[in-house]
Amino acid sequence: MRHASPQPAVAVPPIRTPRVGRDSPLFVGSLEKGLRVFSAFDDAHRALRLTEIAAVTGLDKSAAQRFTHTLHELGYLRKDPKTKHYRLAPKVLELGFTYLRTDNLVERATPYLLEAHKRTEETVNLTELDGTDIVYVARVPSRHQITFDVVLGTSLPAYCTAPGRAMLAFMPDEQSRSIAERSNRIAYTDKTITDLNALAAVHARARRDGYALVSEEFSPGEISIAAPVLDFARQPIAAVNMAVPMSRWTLQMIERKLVPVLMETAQAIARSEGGPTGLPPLRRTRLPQTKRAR
Amino acid sequence: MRHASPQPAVAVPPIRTPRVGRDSPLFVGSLEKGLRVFSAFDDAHRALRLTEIAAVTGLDKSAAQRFTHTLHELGYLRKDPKTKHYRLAPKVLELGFTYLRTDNLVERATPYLLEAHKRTEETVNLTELDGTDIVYVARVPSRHQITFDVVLGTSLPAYCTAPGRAMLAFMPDEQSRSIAERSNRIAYTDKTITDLNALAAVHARARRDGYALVSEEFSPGEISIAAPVLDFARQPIAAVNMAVPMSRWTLQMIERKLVPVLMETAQAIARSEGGPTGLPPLRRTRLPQTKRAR
DNA sequence: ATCATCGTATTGAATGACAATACGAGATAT
DNA sequence: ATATCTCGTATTGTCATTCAATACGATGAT
Repeated sequence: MRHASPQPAVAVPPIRTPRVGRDSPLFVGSLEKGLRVFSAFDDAHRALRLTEIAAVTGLDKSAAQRFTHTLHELGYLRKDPKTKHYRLAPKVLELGFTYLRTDNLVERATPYLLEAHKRTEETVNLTELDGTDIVYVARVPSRHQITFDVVLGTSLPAYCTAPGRAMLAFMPDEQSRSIAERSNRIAYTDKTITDLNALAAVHARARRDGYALVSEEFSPGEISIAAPVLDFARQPIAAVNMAVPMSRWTLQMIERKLVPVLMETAQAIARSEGGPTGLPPLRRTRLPQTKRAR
Repeated sequence: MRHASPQPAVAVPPIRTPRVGRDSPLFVGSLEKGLRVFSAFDDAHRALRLTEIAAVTGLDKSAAQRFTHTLHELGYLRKDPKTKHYRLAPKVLELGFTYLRTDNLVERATPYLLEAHKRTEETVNLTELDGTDIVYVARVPSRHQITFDVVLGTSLPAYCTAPGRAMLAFMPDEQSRSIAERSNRIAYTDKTITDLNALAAVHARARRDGYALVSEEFSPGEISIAAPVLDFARQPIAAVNMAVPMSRWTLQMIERKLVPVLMETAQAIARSEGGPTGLPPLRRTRLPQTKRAR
């Protein structure tokens, strides 16, 4: 609201604004709006015209024009000169994949995930927590699945997925409860647990067992198991996960054949930890204060 | 240069600036600077402090502070409260992987890549062109390689890699020459071709053969072959690629066993094209002009 | 043929980004 | 133990940059 409505004659006492987070003078709104353009694209909206981007992002036409122009200029957007459609350019891959390359956990975990895959012939995933969601950060696909799905980078709700539950179970109650509360607890299937107390109960169970088992709470016909990767302070930093179809696996088979591998893998990854917080050896080089900008 | 030096007394005739591209009033510098922060992170710099980010990105301390604050607030950066180190957050994966999900080519090509992998037992890649670079957008890894490397999203120079050469060979001479000229033509090995005319010659050869073969021009001991995926106008839009170690393969074996599969795959992908430009069926829904912003 | 909506370009205005600065904490050197 | 340095954080006045309204021509639907 740039051109605001005229101020009322009576001086409105200035509300004590927090001046933190998004209201901080440090927050650059232009960056946020520009990044919002990326999120306008998804499976259903692969090619968007200017007006569509404006509508989806909630920006007005002018703003959408400026941000698409900028992203196009930087090579993050392609533009069909004929149809005027914007699409994401391959360059955005750089953004996502540098994460995988800079995440020590992925690096350390990969050999163990491969080992687990060899022993079980099933898909093995590594997930991390991002707010109330889990994110798949590594995956060794099974040969059973013919489709070469791109699940890496996918976010799923933590409260109703095995990896999420494994991590929530092993963190302080207040913290897991907070995440559960903030989650948009939809009943994806009729087995989905959405009640906070019921969730606390299954967390306790998972904590006792050392792993979480989630049966058909997110996708029907699928059983998913996960074990947390704990850091030196016994805080969950990730989860190892295997999801199998009920057509090929029974609960008993899973417990006998899969769970031991799962838990060994998670523990092996945890033991491979480098420093206390998993941080790499740091270069403590003093740098000259830069004066120039732009 | 925000606080510019005082204007000289004599009126300097305003230079007729282009007012296009980055100089356009439509270009939002804040967005560009914010994105520059992402590029500060790579394999060698996984955790960065504020000052380091400032130094790497060329921003001053204040700017770095504002952009890191913003990205942190948006969830794209993690911050270690102790060491004050910033790292990329899993959320950046969303950015990269939506590309893979919105790229029709990847979707269409995947089954053919899998088929090619089955027939050869070797790694099969799909790459696209991004400026003077090729970018790996899909990959079916061989079982030979134990390391589960994350090559997806990786950029390599087009001029000295098989996929790049396959694409350059099949585009108009002027265009491929322009790309070659703009490329930073380093001799990665002593076999690397960097001369423009020599490159034109190998392009002609590849055009005649229907595929490109590059032997040890980028990495020693490796032979890489690639065939272009042509669109309806016979313009290259991607390349199918297989790279094999010389320890296991000879030129003759490659030509007999790999090349036929390679070319069939590339052609099959090309034939699977949907629309003329590969664009999906579009929804031509009129949208109400949005007035609000922010 | 008429109308609607699109994308593009321009421009004056003022706000939000900017950069300098100040301060306290922590680390290092003396 | 003290001084010194660099770091990260917070604040503030200033103005350049972003902003949003608007105008125009092209395109396509009715």
